[in-house]
Amino acid sequence: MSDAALTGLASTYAQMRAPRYVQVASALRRRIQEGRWAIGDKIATLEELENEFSVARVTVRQAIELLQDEGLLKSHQGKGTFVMRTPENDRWLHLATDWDSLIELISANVPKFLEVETPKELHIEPEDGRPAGAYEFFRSVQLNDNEPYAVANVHVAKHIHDRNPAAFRSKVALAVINEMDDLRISRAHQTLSISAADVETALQLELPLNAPTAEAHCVVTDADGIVIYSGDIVYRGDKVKLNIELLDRSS
Amino acid sequence: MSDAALTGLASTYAQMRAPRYVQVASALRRRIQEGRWAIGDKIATLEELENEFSVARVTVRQAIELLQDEGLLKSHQGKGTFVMRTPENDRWLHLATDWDSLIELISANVPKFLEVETPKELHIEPEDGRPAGAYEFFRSVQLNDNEPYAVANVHVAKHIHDRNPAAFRSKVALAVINEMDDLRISRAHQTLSISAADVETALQLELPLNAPTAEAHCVVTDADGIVIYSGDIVYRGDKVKLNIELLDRSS
DNA sequence: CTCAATTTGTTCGTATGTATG
DNA sequence: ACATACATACGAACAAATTGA
Repeated sequence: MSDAALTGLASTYAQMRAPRYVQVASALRRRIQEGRWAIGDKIATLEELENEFSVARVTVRQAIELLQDEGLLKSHQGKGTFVMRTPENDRWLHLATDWDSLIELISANVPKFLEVETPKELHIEPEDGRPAGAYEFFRSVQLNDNEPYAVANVHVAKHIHDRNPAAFRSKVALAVINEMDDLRISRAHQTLSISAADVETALQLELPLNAPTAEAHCVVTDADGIVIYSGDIVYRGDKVKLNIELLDRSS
Repeated sequence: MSDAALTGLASTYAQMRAPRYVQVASALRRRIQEGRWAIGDKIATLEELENEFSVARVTVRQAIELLQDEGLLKSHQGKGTFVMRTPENDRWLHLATDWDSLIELISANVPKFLEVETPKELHIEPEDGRPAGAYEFFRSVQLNDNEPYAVANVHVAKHIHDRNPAAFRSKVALAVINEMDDLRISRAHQTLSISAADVETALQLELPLNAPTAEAHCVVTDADGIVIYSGDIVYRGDKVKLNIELLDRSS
């Protein structure tokens, strides 16, 4: 997938028009998450909210109903609306910034391979390396606790794949490659960008359409500069966190 | 695309229910971007599309109308619908993964400082360091070509700020700190996560509500382990790219 | 205890947008 | 182009529960 292809819906923010009440709900949800309204607090009144957001009373009520269904709020006639709990925020997936932690991260996972009718095309940027003669294509969903958190579209050079076809059908491709001791990897490079879930991705990751995603494009080249692996992995944005040590003189 | 499949997209994220024709437009847009339909190509017929997505003919037409307005498609009666161009994608903002490139990245920018009525609260995690006695708070918008691409909410330790208050009101705080030669920085750490624009952010970044964003939380500590800088920077998701060199044995 | 103010709950009518056939 | 159905959104009015003076 080319640089451009990673964008997904980036240029289509204009099309993200969600219903008003969903937008209001989203704003309120964030306030709860940020602690602006703590658990037990009474939130702003319907009247205040309809003024602030310039929407009708019923629309605010629809938004609050959504959050009541999520268990975040509870309204009491004559008293007000109160915060019950905060939206849980579980960014357990710490994206890797070096090879070893990447391998560690993915080795734990058992991918669920999908049937592919229309393989994605492979695009190789000149700066990434030279293409191998042929590639095998795989698509898989990564699960954690039976919850999908990423979909991977992967190309593996055929001559690498043929060394152990069975492994590539049961394990994560990068883990298989990493275990080929005689294989010299010269470079592994990853670019990360932020996008929104399209219809297909939304279904696979059980996300709403246009939910934020992280798209990683990973390229591995061998000692001769041949691209032996090219993977596009789309992660749920709400599960991902990246730690970057900018500077550390403490040691 | 069955009704059940589309309505079953509820999740912990904001419920970004989009109209059918927007969803179809999304799918088509991505196909163009991925090169499945190249410029000049005739795309699938209305009939093929209404079958594939299980929507009415008019709905497909609405989707195509959206893309015609974007200039991506052009329909000709009796001939078909053709690709005019691909959605442009400009991820010029390469997020930094080390201190020097971070400084280089931000030094070029002239922030536009905003009046702040309600400063964000400062949260310091124990592992980040110990709090200074007092902090100054700034909020600014980062512009590029008169287009806002990030908002920063920054706390600077008061004793640092007081060494050069004027500088902190005109330049990016980290750049000012970096220029204090006698100041010993022991650690600079950044965490990056993916989120969706709330009302305030959407207005400041000229984005629709719930557009994907990258949220960077950056903490700088001095030689004594005191947090002298804590910044939350929210970037437009569509402008951001992160390059990660996982492994490089090529040198 | 009563009254008034506050706040959420409910309903009506109307208009527009979305989606189907 | 038309008829139909449902979702979204508004404004306004009124009802019901709670609170405090």
